[in-house]
Amino acid sequence: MPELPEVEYARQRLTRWTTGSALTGWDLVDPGAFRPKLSAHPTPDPLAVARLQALVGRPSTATARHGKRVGWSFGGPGLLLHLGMTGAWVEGARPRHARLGLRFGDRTLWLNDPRRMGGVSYDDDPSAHVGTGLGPDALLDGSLSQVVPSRSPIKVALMDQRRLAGLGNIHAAEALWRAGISPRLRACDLDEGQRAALTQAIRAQLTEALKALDLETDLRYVSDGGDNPFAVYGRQGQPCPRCGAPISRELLGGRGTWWCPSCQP
DNA sequence: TGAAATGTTAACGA
DNA sequence: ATCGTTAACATTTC
Repeated sequence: MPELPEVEYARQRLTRWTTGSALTGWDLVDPGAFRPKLSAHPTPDPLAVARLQALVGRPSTATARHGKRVGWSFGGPGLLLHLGMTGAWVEGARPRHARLGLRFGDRTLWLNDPRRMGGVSYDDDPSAHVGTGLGPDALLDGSLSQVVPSRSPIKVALMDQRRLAGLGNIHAAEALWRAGISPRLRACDLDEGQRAALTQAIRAQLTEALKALDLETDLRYVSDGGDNPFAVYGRQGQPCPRCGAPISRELLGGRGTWWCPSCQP
């Protein structure tokens, strides 16, 4: 679910809820949520209890985000967080799919994650390591320098977190629609004008999506709240908002891909 | 019932 | 080394 905007929103909420407060307890409901490394699979970390206990009593001091990953520092050491496909951090009563609870006095933050692909790992310096192995952050940097040499379809290259960190299936498709570029075009075949248009489109897409996630609301995902808010994502057969031609769908890199064949030739 | 789902990674074959 | 595909992970929803 979460792409860069949702992760940034989660980071801001965690920061607001906890900065300056000491961790006072924890509840590892699902051991698979605490992993030795921030891998995609729920492999339990045998040291989880010791790691969590070592953070108890330490204050939450800083958070940092790079792509879809968050580093959370407790005066030096701390955690790396990933929301996977369905994760969200919520405050208050224990939610239905609680995987990990972190208590700060009378307030408990929960990782709620039905599909269990999200998780956390211990790190001795999360602020320094949050970007390890990732390409430039799509919002804070936005450089396509590692994307454009790829011979893969542009959408696949945009979603490769080692080339550019933060875009997922939705916002990659939406940014390409904004830029008028076919998701099938090989990244290395983009011309100068297309690169510039895409850079701008990514910035606009992410900025607007983030704006939709008001910190006072409890949306958690851009798509929460009913109607599909996107131009092409999930709209096979419906008219393109720009030119009226029907939206197409096909698999690209194993993922559902929607685009307008008329204005993204 | 089957398919698909906003993420990541490993394993193959070309 | 790189690219494409397929599968796997786990669960819910349409």
